[in-house]
Amino acid sequence: MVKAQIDLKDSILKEISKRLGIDYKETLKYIRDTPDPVMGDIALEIAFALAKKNQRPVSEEAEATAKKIEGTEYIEKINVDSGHINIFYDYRNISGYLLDKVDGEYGRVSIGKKERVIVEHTSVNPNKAIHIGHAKNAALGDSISRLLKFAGYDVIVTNYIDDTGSQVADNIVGIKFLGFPMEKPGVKIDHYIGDEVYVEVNRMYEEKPELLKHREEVLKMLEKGNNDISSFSSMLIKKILDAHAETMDRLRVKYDLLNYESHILAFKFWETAFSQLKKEGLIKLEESGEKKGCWVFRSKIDGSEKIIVRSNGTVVYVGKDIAYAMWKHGMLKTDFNYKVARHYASGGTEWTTTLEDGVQAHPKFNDVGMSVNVVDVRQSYEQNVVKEVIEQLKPGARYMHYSYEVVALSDNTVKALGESGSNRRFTHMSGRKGIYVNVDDVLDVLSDKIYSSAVERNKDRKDMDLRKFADSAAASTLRYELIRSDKNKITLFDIEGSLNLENRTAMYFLYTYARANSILAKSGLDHASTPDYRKLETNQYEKSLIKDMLDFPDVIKRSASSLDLVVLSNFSQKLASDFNSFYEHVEVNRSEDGLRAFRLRLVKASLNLLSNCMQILGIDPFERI
RNA sequence: GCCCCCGUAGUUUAGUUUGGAUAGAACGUCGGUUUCCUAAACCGAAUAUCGCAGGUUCGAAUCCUGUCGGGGGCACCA
Repeated sequence: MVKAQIDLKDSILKEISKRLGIDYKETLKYIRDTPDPVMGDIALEIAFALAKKNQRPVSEEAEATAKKIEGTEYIEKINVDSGHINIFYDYRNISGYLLDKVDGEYGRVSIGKKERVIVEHTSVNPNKAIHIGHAKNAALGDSISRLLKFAGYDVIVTNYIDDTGSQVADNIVGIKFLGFPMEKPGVKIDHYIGDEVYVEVNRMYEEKPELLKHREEVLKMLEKGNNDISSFSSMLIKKILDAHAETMDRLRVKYDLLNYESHILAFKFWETAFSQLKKEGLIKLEESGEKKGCWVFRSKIDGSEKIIVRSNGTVVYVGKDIAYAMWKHGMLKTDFNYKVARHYASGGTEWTTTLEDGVQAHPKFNDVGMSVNVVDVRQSYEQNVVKEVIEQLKPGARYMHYSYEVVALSDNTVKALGESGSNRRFTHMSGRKGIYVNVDDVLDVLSDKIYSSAVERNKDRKDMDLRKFADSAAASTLRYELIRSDKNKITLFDIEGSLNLENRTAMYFLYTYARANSILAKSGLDHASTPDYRKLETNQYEKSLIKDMLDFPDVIKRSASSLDLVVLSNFSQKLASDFNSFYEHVEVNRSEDGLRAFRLRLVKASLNLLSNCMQILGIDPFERI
């Protein structure tokens, strides 16, 4: 049963556009927020354009327009101020209509129209621990998939796992030839392998280049398969992937399907794709010149050429990516087998591709209209090639490269890692050089700090599981830090700065949520009585919150249609800030009866709204903190 | 050489899609608020030639042209 979508602001603006006799979309272009709530709630900036068109003074056009929309329901009055048409909401009516409707479903819009979408993210190579750069990828991907679900898409979340082995070659050299033990007691295996073995082996290569012969030998053995080295590799990869899963569980990131690269090879995705690409004429065999003997894709956009199959007949990486993308978009005439990987304690099932027979009754994972591929900006070139091939093969398909800038380390942080630092603003991370920050370590430090403060605050409460809260809040804090800014800007990670838990952090939301909840808890739960909205006088703090509620459905629409989380995080920040101001300035439980009933409803609605925002941003709310 | 991204207070940044009123925050600095629903909160002060130069416009951080600075990408690597 689909509930009717509640979008009161949308209805008000539609009525305005009707009265003006102007197309709705056109009207929206002229709607702005006012610089100051004293001036009005929203502004209609249409008089300037009309004045030009009709050759009349701006003030006359503004007055005439204001007349037309006077008396619209939910609008109290209209002020014309030097050409700006400022509209004041009728907060009594709006409160009466809206407050009880702001629940956990409020803001869900149906722009997705149940369309199936694949969001792919994380995709960490199993040769090291998960660092904060990977966490940005996962945090963005997970929040985008939550957002798209909220906006009415049918979302499948996949994690591509490169288990083919070559990236672990250096670690195998370390363990099999250079005497490193397989594991180190008390150290998580992905940390040990990435922080010690991988870094040390690469340092040794530099000192003694002759050691590189071991690497070649390992790579050869891996390619041949069915030997000691290759089975050791599989075992090592499995252990590291399990360790990765632990870290992603801490971040509360979930997947619907794990896609293994080795299975893409085993199910011959590329071979299938190759014959289809040839048949469609999308790639051509070069008969002469430098690229003689290669199969090449020529871009229709800029005329550039990309080799897909080498002259020796082997496929380049992008080729496998194309085959895989064809599978996602339902164009590949073959499929994986699937089986259940695990059931999440918090609900939901994680599936995995498999070489076994698998189960027939699996959900449909591919054949989507849109795929969102969360991959950092450095791979734009390859991603654009894949996009162009897919969109030529299947007109209307949307292959989206969800590109983002990487996480880099501040100079202080680099020095804290024992490196010399630089004179630059930041340093890019490097697994090889050991310049990176692991997610588990950040979460440990954050959790401890949050825990000790929570213990301080709750001395009288021995019944609360504060460690559980601290772990969850630590994950929320890291996630929010990584997604709250423009994804196209480099995230500068500073170890000191990350420990700040005030203001623009996840803790701000958690604290706000707990405060709001506390009001309700202490209200004696008698906020069921209905206030008399007609007599209501709302103050500026109450108005701000109600206005946020009016704005929310549009925030979701804008955020989801542009895949822009900053729109949502800015809104959420404002909402929390508005609530905190309200909290400081307005008594709820002590106010007189009618007012109290209204304010309790306002608090309840604000709490629901905040909760909806937090869920998408990846911040689990707690009633007490 | 070609292509992409970024440039807004000391720092981190919002606003650029769709030009509109005094460029909005936060950290840091200075000052204030706890007999009151959780002070990781709230309130106030100071701090910005919106990289630079032209142009379009009644109006430009936003659009156009040029230019400078920073980062990344341009493999028969994965």
